[in-house]
Amino acid sequence: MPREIPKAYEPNEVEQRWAKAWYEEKLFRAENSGYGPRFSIALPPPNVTGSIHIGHMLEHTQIDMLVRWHRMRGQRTLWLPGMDHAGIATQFVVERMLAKGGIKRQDLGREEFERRVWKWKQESGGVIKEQMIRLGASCDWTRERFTLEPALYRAVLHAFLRFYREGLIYRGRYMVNWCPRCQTAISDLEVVHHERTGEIWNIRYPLADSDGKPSATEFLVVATTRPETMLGDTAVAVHPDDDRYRRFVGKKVMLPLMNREIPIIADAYVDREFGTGVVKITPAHDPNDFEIGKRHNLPEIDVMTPDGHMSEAAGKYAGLERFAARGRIVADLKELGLVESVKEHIHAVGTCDRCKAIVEPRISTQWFMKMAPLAEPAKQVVREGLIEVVPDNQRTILLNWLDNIRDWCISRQLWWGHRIPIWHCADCKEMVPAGDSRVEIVDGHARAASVPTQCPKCGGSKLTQDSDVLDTWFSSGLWPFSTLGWPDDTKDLREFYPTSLLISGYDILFFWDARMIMMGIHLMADPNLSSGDISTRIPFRQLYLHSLVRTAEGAKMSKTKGTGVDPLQMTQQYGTDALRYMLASMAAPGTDIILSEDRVLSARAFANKIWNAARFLFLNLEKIEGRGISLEELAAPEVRARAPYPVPGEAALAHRWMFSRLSSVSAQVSEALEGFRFHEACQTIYHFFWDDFCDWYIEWLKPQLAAENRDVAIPAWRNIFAAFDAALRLLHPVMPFITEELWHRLPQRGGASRVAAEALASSQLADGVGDTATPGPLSIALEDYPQPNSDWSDPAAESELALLQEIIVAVRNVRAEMKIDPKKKVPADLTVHALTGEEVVNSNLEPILRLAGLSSVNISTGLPAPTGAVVRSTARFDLRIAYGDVVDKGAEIAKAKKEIERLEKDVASKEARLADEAFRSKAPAEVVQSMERARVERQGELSKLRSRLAQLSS
RNA sequence: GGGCGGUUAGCUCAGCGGUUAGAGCAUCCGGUUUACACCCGGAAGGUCCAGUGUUCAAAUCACUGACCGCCCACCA
Repeated sequence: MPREIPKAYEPNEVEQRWAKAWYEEKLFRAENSGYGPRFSIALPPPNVTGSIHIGHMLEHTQIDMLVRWHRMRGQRTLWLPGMDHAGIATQFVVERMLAKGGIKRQDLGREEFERRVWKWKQESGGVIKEQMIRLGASCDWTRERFTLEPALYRAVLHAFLRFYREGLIYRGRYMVNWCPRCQTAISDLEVVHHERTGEIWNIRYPLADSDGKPSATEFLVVATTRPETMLGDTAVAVHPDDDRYRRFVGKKVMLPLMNREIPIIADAYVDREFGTGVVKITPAHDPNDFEIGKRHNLPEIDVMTPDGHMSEAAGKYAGLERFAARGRIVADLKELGLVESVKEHIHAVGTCDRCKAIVEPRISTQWFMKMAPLAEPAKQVVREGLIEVVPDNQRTILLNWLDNIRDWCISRQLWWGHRIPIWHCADCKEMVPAGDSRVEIVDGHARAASVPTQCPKCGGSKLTQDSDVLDTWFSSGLWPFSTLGWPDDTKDLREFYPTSLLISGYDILFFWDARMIMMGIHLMADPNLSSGDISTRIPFRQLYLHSLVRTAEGAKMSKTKGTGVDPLQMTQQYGTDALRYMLASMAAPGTDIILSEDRVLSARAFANKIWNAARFLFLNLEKIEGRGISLEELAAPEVRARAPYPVPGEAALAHRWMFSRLSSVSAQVSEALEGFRFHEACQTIYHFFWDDFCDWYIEWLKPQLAAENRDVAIPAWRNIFAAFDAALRLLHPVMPFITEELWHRLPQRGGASRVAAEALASSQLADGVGDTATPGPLSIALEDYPQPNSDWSDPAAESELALLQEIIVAVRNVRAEMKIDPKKKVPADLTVHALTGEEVVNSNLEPILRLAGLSSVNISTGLPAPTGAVVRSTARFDLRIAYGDVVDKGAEIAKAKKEIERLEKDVASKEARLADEAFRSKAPAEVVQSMERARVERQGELSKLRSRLAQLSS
């Protein structure tokens, strides 16, 4: 075991080494985990061509903490990783790349373009995986999946065909959201609304007389924010009960610029209060108008092209870009004197989630999925708690969305994705689905194998496959079971479905989480695969929605805006463990995270603290080894397992206290993790390690560890190693690298540890300890997580040590205030009121003197405080330290007065409460009692302080 | 237009019905105690956004308002 350890923890080398080892040894295969209850979780698949951003890191840290924790508790644990082909996002990236070379995808044709995307995927698709490995994600990489791989394509086919057969997937001509830039339909969810200040124009539509001539004097004034769509108007509408306009209904207006007569219709949709109460109706360019058009049988005139230009139907405006056309049209209307007014108008503009272009409502033929029938059982499982949603308010949001669910447009006019397995008959337009869900591999990629060759309706043989692909989220919706082998009845599916938990950001609750629930419940209702019981069909039993990482302004982190943070770079700078700790410690459920440099620095300092605690142990060990006591004797796994060891007499208290703390900290951490309170788990461990273990336990024990008396030294060493080992295990889920590294420096099964062997091999400092044989995977990640232990729990020890800590702190406080030379030891006079206090003080005199910097403690019986001393009184003890001529009497008086004031207020308020009959009768007895006790204590402190003040002032 | 979340120490955030409201960082004072200056010891710092109510008891629950942020929504 090399004892030469760097003073400051340098994470990079350590982390890379372990990340590589964990991956290469397949340490996190489910098969390497225990045989306890299973715990399974599917990774929200990142975009295959993306790279890790801080949001991923937060998500992966939280998942990894829970996965490691469950694994260490002996559960059969699977974290299944994989990537999403992210249709539109990936295609967008590749198109942008091609554009640099002046190439459009249409120039290449579908097959060649797909080939290029695959190539791009091959080249850059591994980045995320490498990064995840580097960041310590304990996934089972042997089960990695990709949404576009053959097995998952098959799952998609299977699901599609089944929904299609059941009539849940249909095709039709409806108004959809169209992105003119991506040139595809997108779903409602992919439209992001932004408030913008635009203009609203009031435009005069002249009435048409019986000859079809526009009236020069009579107009109906319509309001519009989108003048360019007026070219496609096929009516104007008023409210049927609107007296102002009743007489016009059934007449016609002359559509300006187009000189087309259009009818004036009455429809209750019109809001009489808004604008003039007259609405232009453009069925081809507005969803409401589309509905009205259907009701009144109006023609639909599409005046735009798919790429956002004006179409032939726009007459002389044909060919103009849509917003250029708007300007031209307004100008022309002004010239004709038909613009009555223009006003500023704030309205929400829909933009494409992916490319930010303004979305155009457009009529087109698309594929849809009926959602209402799927939403019902989803609501049921959420409402009944079969899927527990955390935080709870997200449950309401989810249920609300399910209540108002609308059909889902699942087809995309893209080339990168799962192609719709429907063939169209050229002769009779019949739609023929693939025969079954089998796939064949062509050119390395999967496609439907069961291709129809003859139209079952007309016998025609000219069948062409639908050119659309499916929305990426369709395959994502199958993720929890498609990745486990569905539609086959596999061992993994049986063992790990339903998964235990889904952790995702709340930003994709509707996109993904809700759809998995709906699709899972529906598709798993297969007699071969489930009992039919809905609780066995849900995709996950718990749904935890994590926070989002935001910028100081509250916006989402964004690479394009330059507000993104590269986690890999931060990792280099501070260490992965530090970054993980920082993220976890800020991850209180339900609140978003704003990164702060301070918190990373403090996390890095924490890692360093852990490192240095280990350095202390190993450096000091040499001394005891010099006396012929081996590390194996002190810290072998079987030795650690039997801790705590009794330490004779006086030295025992700190050990009893430490193990008692370990037990309660274990309980607290487990409880916190159980409730996804990562921040609480972190804080608990932090304080345990830094304050309890380092500041008190190590400091307390230093003489014991150096003792010549083997009967003291050996058990003290054994205990501290055992406690340190337990602390490492407690810390491991959040800080996997440093804990793995240090744990391997302790003796492990097989007589040695890998790090020792490896370090030996590469180190000139090797001193020849240990051998290199390591049977089986050996990692702290596969060890037991510390559990609460009733044998360790020792409230008396905790209370006694707390008393001593208070005394020591009080002395330090006095010393600091009196500005006593830190090296100078002074005598103190102490009165202890606690029951066994005196005894406790006497039997721990050495650490008290040492840690408080005292030369002696004189235990007295509460005589009046001698003059010429500084006094500190609490309910449990009075402390007096004599001063020479150094003390600032004025400051002492001021301090005493302030304290008296505070206590008086406190006592007064307590007395008032206790005098209140309502309080005494209604509050629980224990509350009243503790109030009573506190009052007495405070009262005692107060009177002591008062006499102290009198003394000082005399 | 609906819904959700936030407002607590100089900063970033915990606490969410019961003793004297906490942490990290920053600040101030003091320290080369050979594990750690990414450290050690000590201190100071808060009408818990405002108001009203519920309660024996409110930072914590309810209502109202202000400001900040997010999500959803077809009013031209």
